[in-house]
Amino acid sequence: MTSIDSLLKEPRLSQDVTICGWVRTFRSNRFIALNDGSTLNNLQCVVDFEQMGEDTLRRITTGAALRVSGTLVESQGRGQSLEIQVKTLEVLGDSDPEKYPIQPKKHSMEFLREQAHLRIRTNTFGAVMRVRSALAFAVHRYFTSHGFYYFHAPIITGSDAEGAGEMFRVSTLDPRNPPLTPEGIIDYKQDFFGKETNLTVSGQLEAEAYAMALGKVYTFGPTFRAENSNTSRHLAEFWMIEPEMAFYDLDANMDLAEEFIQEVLRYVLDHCREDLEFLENRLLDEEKSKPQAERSAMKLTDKLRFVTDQPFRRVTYTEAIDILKQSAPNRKKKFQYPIEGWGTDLQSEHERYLVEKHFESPVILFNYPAEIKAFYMRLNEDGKTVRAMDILFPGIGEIVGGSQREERLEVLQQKMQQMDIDEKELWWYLDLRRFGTAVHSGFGLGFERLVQFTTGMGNIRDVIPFPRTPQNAEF
RNA sequence: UCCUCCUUAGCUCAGUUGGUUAGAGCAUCUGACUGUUAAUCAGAGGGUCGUUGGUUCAAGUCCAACAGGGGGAGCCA
Repeated sequence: MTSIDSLLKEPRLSQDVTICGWVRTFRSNRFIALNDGSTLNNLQCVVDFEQMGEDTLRRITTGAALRVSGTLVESQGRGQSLEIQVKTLEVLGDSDPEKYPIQPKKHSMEFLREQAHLRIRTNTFGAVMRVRSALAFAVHRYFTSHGFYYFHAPIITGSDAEGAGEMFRVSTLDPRNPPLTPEGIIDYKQDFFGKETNLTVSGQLEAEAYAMALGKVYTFGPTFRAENSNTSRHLAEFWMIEPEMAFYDLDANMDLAEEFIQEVLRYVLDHCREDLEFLENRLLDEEKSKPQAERSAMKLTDKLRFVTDQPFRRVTYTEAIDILKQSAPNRKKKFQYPIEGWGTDLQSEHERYLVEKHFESPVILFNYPAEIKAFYMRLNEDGKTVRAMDILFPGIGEIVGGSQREERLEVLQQKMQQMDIDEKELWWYLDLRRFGTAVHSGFGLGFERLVQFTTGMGNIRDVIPFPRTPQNAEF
């Protein structure tokens, strides 16, 4: 048995081959478009309907699984270069055309989301998931070739001090009748771990420990947020890439993030040409039905090259506020949230203006006010800002959030006190500052947001195999 | 969680100022045709108009609540 991908790449003309796959369409009682998932391309299998039994012909329906053997020849028709002249054909699995939901026609993304177990058999989702796989490989390739070690952060965590959002509780207690303390609170001492535990919202704190021993490390694993977020860019379960580097300051951190993103995008541009081309045309089709004003100026692969071929714009928070203050939409009071002054977080509309209108480029914002950022970010000499950085991308907003970490024990303790974080919970995290502390930095990159940007998919639920969102954990 | 829009055949959608028998394309079935490319041609079957309640002589159409979904916002990756 051979994959269609390898047959098309190295065609062995006039030889007998065997392939297995699923029927996309069956035309004229003669032409089977067979797809095996190895590539976007179907291979046309031509059957002689006068020789083939009527019973078999009837069973060649959209969605059926087939094993086909025959001679690989140059196609006699237009539209494809190769085809198989079928000698034997076996229906491995029937597909009742009356009931099979995926038809050879356009389906809405919403409908396919409800058929997540079958949607992979469409061109769009096949392309997206192959690109996703290639991106994941490129991530590992980049880090291993740049001296990073892959380490596995725990999925179950005992600290809820990370402050990255609502968490999912992990417990083996009977939810209907939990043991109570004399005070009437749930007694987690009797729970499996003897304390309250949750699914991780970030592997960063653990990654810091590993960076302070192995030098450069990264995690790439599932992350869980129990936020009631209903947007096209949020999931309750998503995959996050978190590198952490000893002896890196914020500038080195930003350099790394930029080079990393550019290199993984270059990898898919080089290795997923057909899938990207398909996704690009899909977007162009979609845009035809939109009003002119909403159409995107750049094609998908142009957008990717735009990111890989030029440096990201780096701007401090303070500079960004000045730009926004003087911007036309702010002066004309077009912003829903006018720029009040220094110190508040930027709204989506502000980030979008900077990225899509002002700079027309990916933007790295850094040196944010300390009050709006997490406790572990390193305080600058001005005492007001921290060495934080966010990378903003057109269309999807924040794709990276990172910082240089506070390495000074006293400063960190003071910050934790201010933000009411229990030192006892994070004793081990403080130990890292007690024993051989050093400047170090890292960031988190939302993998699905990267896949979204790369494939041009509008909704994050369409770039992860089985999306988990509020009120939805089907499959 | 808030704002807003949507829910009509298996799928995508049309359905007029409320009016009597709810339509189209694709898919399916029957037949014809056979080098097709979302094949073509002829015919057929297929509907609790999201659910519940209300207004009205009359509701797919108007109102309310609920459910599901989309888009935007917040939270963030």
